[in-house]
Amino acid sequence: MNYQEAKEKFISTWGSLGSLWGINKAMAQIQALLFISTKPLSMEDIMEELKISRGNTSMNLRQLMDWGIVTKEIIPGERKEYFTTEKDVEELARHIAKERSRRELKPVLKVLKEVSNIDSDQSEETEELKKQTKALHDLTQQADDMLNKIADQDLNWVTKTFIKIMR
Amino acid sequence: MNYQEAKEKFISTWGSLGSLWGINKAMAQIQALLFISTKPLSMEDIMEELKISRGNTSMNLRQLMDWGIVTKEIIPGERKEYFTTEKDVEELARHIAKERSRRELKPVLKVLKEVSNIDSDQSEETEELKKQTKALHDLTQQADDMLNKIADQDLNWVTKTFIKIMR
DNA sequence: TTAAACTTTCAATAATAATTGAAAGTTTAT
DNA sequence: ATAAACTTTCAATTATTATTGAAAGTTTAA
Repeated sequence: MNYQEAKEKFISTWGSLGSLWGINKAMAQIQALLFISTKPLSMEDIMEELKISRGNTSMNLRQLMDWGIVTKEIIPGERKEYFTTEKDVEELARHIAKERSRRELKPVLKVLKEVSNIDSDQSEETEELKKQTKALHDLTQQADDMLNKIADQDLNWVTKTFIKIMR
Repeated sequence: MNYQEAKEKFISTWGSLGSLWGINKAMAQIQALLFISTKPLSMEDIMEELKISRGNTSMNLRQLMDWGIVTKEIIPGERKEYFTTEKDVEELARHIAKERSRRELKPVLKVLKEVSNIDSDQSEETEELKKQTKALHDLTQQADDMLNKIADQDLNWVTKTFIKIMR
């Protein structure tokens, strides 16, 4: 396998994994491309490499920025915007863990709490609903705790950033 | 919120969370329905409750059985097949963790290993590809280890099952 | 062995999600 | 102020995935 083949295989595999876990393919592929790029890429670069449209590229780059894993890079003297992704896999994991907790798990926890706390009546059905959704709430809470543990692994982020800026 | 409302809210929310994480809605909803049911349900029951077709129900039940989280229950004297889901959330988590590791993470790990092990050449690009996919491999391996830790939490499964059978 | 009761399969259809591309919007240089 | 260079938006289109329903398949009872 040569460089080009390996690159394509990586990008396509990462895209498929994304789909499997509810992340759109283009988004995952853009991230993958930036992740192995040695320099920031422009929208043109990305469009050309992945053969996707301008609109698609623009929208998915925005989403990646919303997730906090891609940032704009201003290159002095250049009109175009350039993009880079977080290159540190641990930081990447932190951002993703944090966002999935916030967007997806938190709202579900809220519903599970509501449902498991409805008033008891005499019926067996209601008791089962309450009991089982309570158990699911606790499990989901555990999963959420785990994600947040990952997300907070780096409590010295401020310090680290400070050092980066200072040197 | 009364029983019926709570039930519907739970089933619909669980279905949406499923979609978000790459699990088809009907599959998640069938599991949710069984999860709060006080007794095994037939295909008719499920079709009626969720307002989905016979074919859809059949296919998704099969998938749930493949995942190991739903089982057929034979009720003596009944022609119909009845279904139950694993009621213990921890067992549920184990099955899901194990399957997602096996189906989704393992194949990706293989590709990441291949890609990160391509021959070095002089180029910076190749080195970056190797370095970054290696890092991603290690991270994915960590995630996979975590899933398997969950999956194997219950190393005394055999013992437990044995006890269940014996008593 | 037949037929009723039930389940599975799968081609057709529908629903959902991703993608395009061109018009509108923004920024920068002169 | 103007226009070139670039980005964003969004209605229309296309691709993907889920769902239906009826025919084929299977099991059971008599």
